[in-house]
Amino acid sequence: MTNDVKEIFGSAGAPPAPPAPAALAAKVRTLAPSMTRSMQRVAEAVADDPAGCAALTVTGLAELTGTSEATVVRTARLLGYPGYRDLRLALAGLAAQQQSGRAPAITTDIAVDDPIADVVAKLAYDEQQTLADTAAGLDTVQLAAAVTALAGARRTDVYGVGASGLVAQDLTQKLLRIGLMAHAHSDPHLAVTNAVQLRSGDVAIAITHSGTTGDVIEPLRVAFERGATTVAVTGRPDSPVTQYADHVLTTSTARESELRPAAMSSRTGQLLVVDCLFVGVAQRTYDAAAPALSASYEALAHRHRATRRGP
Amino acid sequence: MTNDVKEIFGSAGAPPAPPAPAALAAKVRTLAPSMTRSMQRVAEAVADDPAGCAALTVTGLAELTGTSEATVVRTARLLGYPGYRDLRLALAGLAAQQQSGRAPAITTDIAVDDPIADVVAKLAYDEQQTLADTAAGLDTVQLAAAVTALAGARRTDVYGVGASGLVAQDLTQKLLRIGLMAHAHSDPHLAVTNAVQLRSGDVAIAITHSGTTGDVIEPLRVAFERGATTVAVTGRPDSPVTQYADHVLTTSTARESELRPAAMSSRTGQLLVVDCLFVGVAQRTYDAAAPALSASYEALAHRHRATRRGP
DNA sequence: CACGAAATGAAAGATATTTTCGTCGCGGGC
DNA sequence: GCCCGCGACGAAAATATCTTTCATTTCGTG
Repeated sequence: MTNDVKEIFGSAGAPPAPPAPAALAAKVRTLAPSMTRSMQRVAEAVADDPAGCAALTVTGLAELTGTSEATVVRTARLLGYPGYRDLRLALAGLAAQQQSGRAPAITTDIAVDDPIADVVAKLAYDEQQTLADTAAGLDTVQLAAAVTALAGARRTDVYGVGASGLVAQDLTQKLLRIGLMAHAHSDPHLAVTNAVQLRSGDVAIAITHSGTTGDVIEPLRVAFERGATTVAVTGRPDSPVTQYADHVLTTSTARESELRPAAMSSRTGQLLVVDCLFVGVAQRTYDAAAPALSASYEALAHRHRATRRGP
Repeated sequence: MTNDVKEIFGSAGAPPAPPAPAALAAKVRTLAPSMTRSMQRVAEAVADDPAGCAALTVTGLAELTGTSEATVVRTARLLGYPGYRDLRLALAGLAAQQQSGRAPAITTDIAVDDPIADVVAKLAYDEQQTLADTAAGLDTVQLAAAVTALAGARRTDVYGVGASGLVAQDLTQKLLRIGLMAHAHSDPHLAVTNAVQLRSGDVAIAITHSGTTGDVIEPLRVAFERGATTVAVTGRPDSPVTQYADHVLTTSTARESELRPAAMSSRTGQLLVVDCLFVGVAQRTYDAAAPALSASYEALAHRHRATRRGP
């Protein structure tokens, strides 16, 4: 909330008014009548194109408006700033605000002829949205239960194929780093074969966006029947995979389209869930995890070339 | 391209990159590791309190940070501005944005005893931040160039090990779906062996957060020397990997800590870049990509069970 | 422990901003 | 019609600010 009223009062009267933040255009209009011709030209230019004027020096603005430096400074003073330098700063701020203000045009879908910059903005926005939705929709009770099971598991198997297979591997990599026995399976046959080995106290995690991927459901079913604790990470809490899941972790389903396949948006949510699982387990097993984390970090150090500088 | 890292900054490093508008905090974090101690102090002060620093002259900021004017100017240059004056302008803009926008949310680190709900919230927030920063800091010119190269490539190799290896696979999966010849390499030896086969018109992409992973740099160097178009996706635009990269795509570096390893935050940014590459290529090759996309979707349909409820 | 490269700050040099001061144009009074 | 005073206005000096140069210090290395 700005102190608009006070600003207008102060500026019209005495100098004690603090510099205007964003209500500059209004101020120009308010004060224009009391300005001389040259000053009006300057004020107009400033109100007209804040961004452009912010890029100009006092001399540049003087030339642009066909006046002199002194006039520019006088105008800045009249607008309530100590000098042109500060007006320019405010101008830059105003420009930035205007710029960011006209950004919400990214609700549209990605089109074939979108410029690359729009693609970046839209993708980033969408993934942010997916994260927010997933975080909001995540059942922390289920999550906590899954974490507890993982932290005490003798062994953990993770199933995922296609894009979800990478998420499964990501989780596995992380769990291994903190000393858990985890394995990712993307081969359906091997997954089932291994699932048979699971028993009570073990954990099986299935990752599938649709919740209908047979290759992932099968091993989870086997694990479930062998008495393992089963977890499903899926975008469809009512899908078949949940039949065999003790704990269901739901990921958000973002808009998808031709140029934005399901694999893309679902992956973001899945990874957030996976990260939560990892951090949760790391917390529970902190005494064991902390040394393991630094140990795995150290082990990699020699594979990195020397950087120019650094701590 | 020269093999002297310093040249990357000296030659065409600064001019082609437009000064950051609001992506300043991200830029600071990205470049901070490559800064000297004094410059880091300046950068920290700037990122810490944009509004406050915008009010300071170069001398003031030098005194505040206990350094000299020269160092302040050097830092401004490193951040991509012609001089301190312009940095200050951008700072004012950033301050205005922050003020008008939401309050800069408290970014406490994840603690061992955080309840699980906090973990979810913090992780989600952090990853959202990483996305925003990466999107803001991404050089769309470089991105477009990389897309063009990919769209016309005879063959594409992607290198990545560890967590970045999964990102490499993600990209490969996507590119394959739209009919490109792409392959991900996580075995350093095989990667080099294959890189030898590359030639002009081919594309090689290295994915490494630190930019110092020898296992990834080597194949990229070979590809570079064989005349292939090389792309580096890294969080450190001044790192060794960029020596052999025709196009550098920078991902944002988020804060990391014991419970939040680098692999976690870097992955989010890398995936955004990968998604952008994919969509960009899909746009360019739309006529070929569209049928390929639906074809691969159809091919998977039979592997999904009927859903219990719903369509 | 000396060497050289990189980092740093003091001060000179270049720009930008602010102030000073004189000119000019415009009404109004003589 | 001519003179006078008032204020706008700009040229240029004065000042503040920014940039560059260069000598010194620091740090890693052989």
